[in-house]
Amino acid sequence: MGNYYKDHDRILVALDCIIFGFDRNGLKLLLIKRDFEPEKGSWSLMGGFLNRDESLEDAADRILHKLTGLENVYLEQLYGFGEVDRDPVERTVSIAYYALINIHEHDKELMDKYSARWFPIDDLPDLIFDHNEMVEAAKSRLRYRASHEPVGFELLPEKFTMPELQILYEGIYETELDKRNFRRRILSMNILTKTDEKQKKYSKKGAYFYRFNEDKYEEKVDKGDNLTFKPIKL
Amino acid sequence: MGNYYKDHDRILVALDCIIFGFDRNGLKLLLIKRDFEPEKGSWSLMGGFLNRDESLEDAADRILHKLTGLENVYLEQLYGFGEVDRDPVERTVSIAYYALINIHEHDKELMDKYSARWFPIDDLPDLIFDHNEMVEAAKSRLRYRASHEPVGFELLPEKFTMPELQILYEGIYETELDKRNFRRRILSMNILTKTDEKQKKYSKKGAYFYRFNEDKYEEKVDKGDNLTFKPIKL
DNA sequence: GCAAAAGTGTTACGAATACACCCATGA
DNA sequence: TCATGGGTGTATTCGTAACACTTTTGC
Repeated sequence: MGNYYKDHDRILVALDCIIFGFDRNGLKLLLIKRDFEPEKGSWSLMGGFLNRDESLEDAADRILHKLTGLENVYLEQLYGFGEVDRDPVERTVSIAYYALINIHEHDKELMDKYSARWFPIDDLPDLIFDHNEMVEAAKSRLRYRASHEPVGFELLPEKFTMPELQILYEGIYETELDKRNFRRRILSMNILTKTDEKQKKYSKKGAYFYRFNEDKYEEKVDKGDNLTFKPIKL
Repeated sequence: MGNYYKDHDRILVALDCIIFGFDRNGLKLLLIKRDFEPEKGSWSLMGGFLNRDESLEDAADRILHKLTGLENVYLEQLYGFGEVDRDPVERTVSIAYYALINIHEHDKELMDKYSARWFPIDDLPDLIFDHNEMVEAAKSRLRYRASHEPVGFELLPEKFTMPELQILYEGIYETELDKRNFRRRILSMNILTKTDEKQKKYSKKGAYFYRFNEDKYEEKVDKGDNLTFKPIKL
């Protein structure tokens, strides 16, 4: 059966990236304005096609790099989208990846080149094809991740305050949290280091900066400690 | 940019199915013996290629049907595997799906046709390509599903006993459970109906048969009730 | 009457929740 | 001095875990 492989269709494999970022106002998504048909001018996820000589992972990295200039970013495969008519031009299977990046670190020039813009997660424009569905899947995956490991730190600057961290989790879970309970639970994980600097941008009193302690974190993971963070109701 | 699509590689898209079944001895996996090169004679997951005119989901259904004769089976996409050299013959991206089937219901003739066999989940042979990896991913996904919804019922006959259900969960979580706690937690979900028949195959006393109550289950899902079942340590 | 599996209840502990006031500072 | 956001502690509830004996019946 040497021709077992022969008689089958070769198909375009695309990759689309759901790119999460975070700033003081909450969780955001990076979208681009398509400059080619079909749907030229519509908002869309950043995407591209898989080359024969690269892995899915590498292709996703490449595409993310193309838009943000960033490397070594938290990137996780989300789901394969494969409805027959999802792309009106040609049959395409798209593997969606989602990324978490620090909103202040990416390349501004590339943003212009692709007419890219950050949108608040709860105020997104309508997207092309099945990209809305991809975004929903990514939001729910992010919630899942965040409730199983302290994943949100990829989205934050190196030093961050408790109020900032709380805003991030509130964005991820789309709910409000009680700050006393939030602090207690986060701090009880023992994976943060308090600095003695204060962030004074947003209040007169100022909020202490914390730093994610990767050593402690690895240690806990090795020990099999529970680092989950389930959402708390207000 | 009308040729945006033109200059890209078309690639073989495969689907591989991780098929879980269950009997009194625990959780099992359905594997086939490849009758074509490469790796003829090795154990493998059931797979096939995506046709241009079918969705990923439809293709996975088709391939599962081909081996088991079953339709309307619980089938969920798992992950896209896309290392460049994962298939030595030609560049192939494989989307893995996992299925839960009732071990007593499938077509025996087809089993012979494909030299298929059930293997206990904790005693699997070495598989071709990246199929071992796929199985590991499926096991962990199954654990996740089982801890979020009462998914295991797809694997059981219509009527089943508490000891059987417990064996199933023990297989999924690869751990032993305390039967008192197990019964209490399962029954407190209120989605089972006790019959007055008894299964007397495995003990003199006999164990009551239960039935999964889909109406009650739907009702609870609609109400947003918590139906999670986290593993309990012994 | 005994072996083998089915069935049952109570207590103890720890995690999650609810909740309200003081602190530091710049304007 | 006051307005604004940052920071803290306690009591209660509820879910989870630990644990051992009785019941049924075929042989």
